[in-house]
Amino acid sequence: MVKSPDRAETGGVKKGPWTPEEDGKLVEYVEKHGRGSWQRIPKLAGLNRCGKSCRLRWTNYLRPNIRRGKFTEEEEQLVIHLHSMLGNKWSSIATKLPGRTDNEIKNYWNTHLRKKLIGMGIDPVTHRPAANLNILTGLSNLLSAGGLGGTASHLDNALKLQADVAHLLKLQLVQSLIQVLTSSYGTPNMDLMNLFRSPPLGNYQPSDLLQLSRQMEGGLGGSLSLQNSIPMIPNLSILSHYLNNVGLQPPPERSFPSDVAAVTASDASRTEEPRAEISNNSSTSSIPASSSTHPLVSASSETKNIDLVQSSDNLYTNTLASASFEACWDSLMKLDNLDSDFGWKEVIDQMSWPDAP
DNA sequence: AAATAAAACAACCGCAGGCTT
DNA sequence: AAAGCCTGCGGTTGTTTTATT
Repeated sequence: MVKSPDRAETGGVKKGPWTPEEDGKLVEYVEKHGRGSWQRIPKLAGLNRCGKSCRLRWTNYLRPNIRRGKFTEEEEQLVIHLHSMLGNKWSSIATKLPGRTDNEIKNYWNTHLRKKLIGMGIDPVTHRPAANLNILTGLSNLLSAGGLGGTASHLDNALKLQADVAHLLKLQLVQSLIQVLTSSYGTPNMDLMNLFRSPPLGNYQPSDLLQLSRQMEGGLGGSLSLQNSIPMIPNLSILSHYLNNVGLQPPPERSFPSDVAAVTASDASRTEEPRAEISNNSSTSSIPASSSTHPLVSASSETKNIDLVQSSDNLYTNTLASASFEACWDSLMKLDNLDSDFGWKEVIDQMSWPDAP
């Protein structure tokens, strides 16, 4: 590969913010002569800039039909949605947002959306609920240090451990439900969101939440299974480890309900196919088969199952075969019997909620 | 009001790959 | 086929603005 001569050019050329005069010169030249070669434009336009800088300035700020200003709620949702499928392919994302440049979208992501997702407990890279690894690390240290040998202090540790694990899983479960509510189908289902965040819910029992999740599945035409969409599974193996250590049975291995098994089986057969295509109203773009790291909850309904299960994440697919959403619930129920000090209301209160429109 | 920190924005840099000679 | 040119992309850095103390 041959290096660009840009570096040599930068000797003596101006850097930094563009002045209105420079903008004027560039606009005038491009409007009069067209773009042509960016390498020659600075000289021809009378600018002491490198061609690269001119191209960037034109592409991101000066060309016609640039849309500046705050992103709308719809644009935000679309960026999140597309990023969940494409990753940091800013130019590809930009093609779906007329008037927005890849640079602007990238900056907006890094300064706003990334933090927003983190605040919602969602990993902005994987678009999955972020596991609280600090807690798990602490639990692991506790286990290794204490050995759980049967003394009174070890028993105390074990009980505390159960409460921590239960609380962690509850938080993740609620976060996951919120994620489904807010990002799974392009636009948030705010009716459900409002229902979910309404004050009485804080007094609900876990079974009520499970019922809610089932209603959502039904309401969404059965195309979404929470055990597929909520990435709690890897944590379940961790849970099993801790349950064993504290003397409880890990979640039972059980077969999937028929609909889930069907989805899993059909998806498994598709693992060699190229990834799904994004359909966004008028245009369609292919996603390279090599795009590997974004199995996402926020995929469109047509592509969701493919994205979720087709992930090359072996841990995810392997554990999918041995655990389920309801199995996790079973474990939580066991823990809940012991976890009288930290109820669901506290979990709900601790959640960070996305703003309603 | 001044100093400092944090956030937001704009631009630069290096690399990869397509195109031309 | 190889070398050079050019463009586009994504990550990073620098600057400016805003908020906080």
